[in-house]
Amino acid sequence: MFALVDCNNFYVSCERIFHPELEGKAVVVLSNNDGCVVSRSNEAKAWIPMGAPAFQFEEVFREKNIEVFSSNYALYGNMSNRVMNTLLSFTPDVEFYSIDESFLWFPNSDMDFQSKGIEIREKILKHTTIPTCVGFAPTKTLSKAANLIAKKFIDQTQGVYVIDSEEKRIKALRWLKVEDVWGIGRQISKKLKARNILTAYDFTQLPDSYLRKEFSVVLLRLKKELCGEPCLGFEEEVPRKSLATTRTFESNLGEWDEIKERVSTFSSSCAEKLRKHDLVANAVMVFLKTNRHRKDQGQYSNSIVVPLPSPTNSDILLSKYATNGLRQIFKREFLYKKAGVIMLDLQADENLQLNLFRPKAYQNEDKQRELMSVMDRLNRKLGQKKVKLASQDLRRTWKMKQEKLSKAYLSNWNELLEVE
DNA sequence: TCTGGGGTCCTAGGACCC
DNA sequence: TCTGGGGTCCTAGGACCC
Repeated sequence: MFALVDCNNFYVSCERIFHPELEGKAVVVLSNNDGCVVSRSNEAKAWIPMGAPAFQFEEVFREKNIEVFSSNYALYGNMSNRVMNTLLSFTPDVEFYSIDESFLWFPNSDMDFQSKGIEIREKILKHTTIPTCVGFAPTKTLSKAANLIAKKFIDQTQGVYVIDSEEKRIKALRWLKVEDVWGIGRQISKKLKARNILTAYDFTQLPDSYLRKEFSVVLLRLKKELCGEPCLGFEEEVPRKSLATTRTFESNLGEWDEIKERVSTFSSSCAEKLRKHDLVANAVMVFLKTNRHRKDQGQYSNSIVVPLPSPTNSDILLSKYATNGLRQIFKREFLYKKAGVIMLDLQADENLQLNLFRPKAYQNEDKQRELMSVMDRLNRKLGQKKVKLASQDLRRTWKMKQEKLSKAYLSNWNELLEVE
């Protein structure tokens, strides 16, 4: 059996840890730049839709007395680790699926899963105060559905639901709307609903050949998963394939110098992440876009992949190749709202294959390595990215909008909780 | 005026090979 | 007038997830 353990309203729950007075009150957490609502307490769900642009709902926040926070990823990441560590005390087979949910794998199928689920919930609550829900089922997709049921009917289920019989499986599928199936998003549910496929059960009645022809092998697999035939296995930790730094700008940017500076900074940030994970990249992708919400302005969006002559994680080289790429897609006549740099084709630094014919930019590669490691040490010690490339904004005029940021209670000595 | 960021997987089509 | 068959690899774009 798989168990899916999912934290309830995770970011909001994290904020409540250090603001217990917000228990039972409406709370929301915003995305980067304080742009959209990305987490809502149950009380806030009545007033605020998921993904709501914050600026459109300021009045509602005020009128309904809704507490608003900027995203505090240092806090959420730390709490996520604590939750995941608690899960490891139940089984070593834990797959960390996202910041707030994990799959657990139990090979023994004649356990009392209901009690096990309650035990898991209670232990996480005791260790972290984070409320969770647990869904058990023989496939991952069904465990997702079970989790949804546990959450929707939390009073009856005590936050745990087990699909362990044909009867319960059918009952769950008849209840589950097709758009709420894990793996069916907006486009596909629209197409399905147009054909009068409304529930997960309806979906499982479609013939294999039809799914294969009209959709893809992905949906065929999904059907099998919902029918109880596992197609998705327990995943050991897989090496990651890409890594990115992308941002929406606070205002529209048109100047080459400004955008070049952003791209250089994004490259630098990617390079740092690569070194942190002992990885090197074989290619970098750069993209930029205009503001798609401004219909009155000209629209343009483009990206380019720049292959690297030899894999690297040096700020200097990555910034150089990324800005070279940018130069090829930048057009003067537009105003830009977003740009990003993506590291592609990653590999472990220790497996590095050197290039016999290294280009000029790589000639002092060894020195660059030393330089980067000194830079990382200094920045770790001094904080706040004190040492940067000259191509970056040295006066640090760029700052994310984070007007409602809570403290880094768990990762900064200067921001520890004070108790009177 | 203000609208997030970071991932994965699959497919179709083009370029290439013999 | 008639112009093959069978492959691989790469990429862009689109779908999905949290």
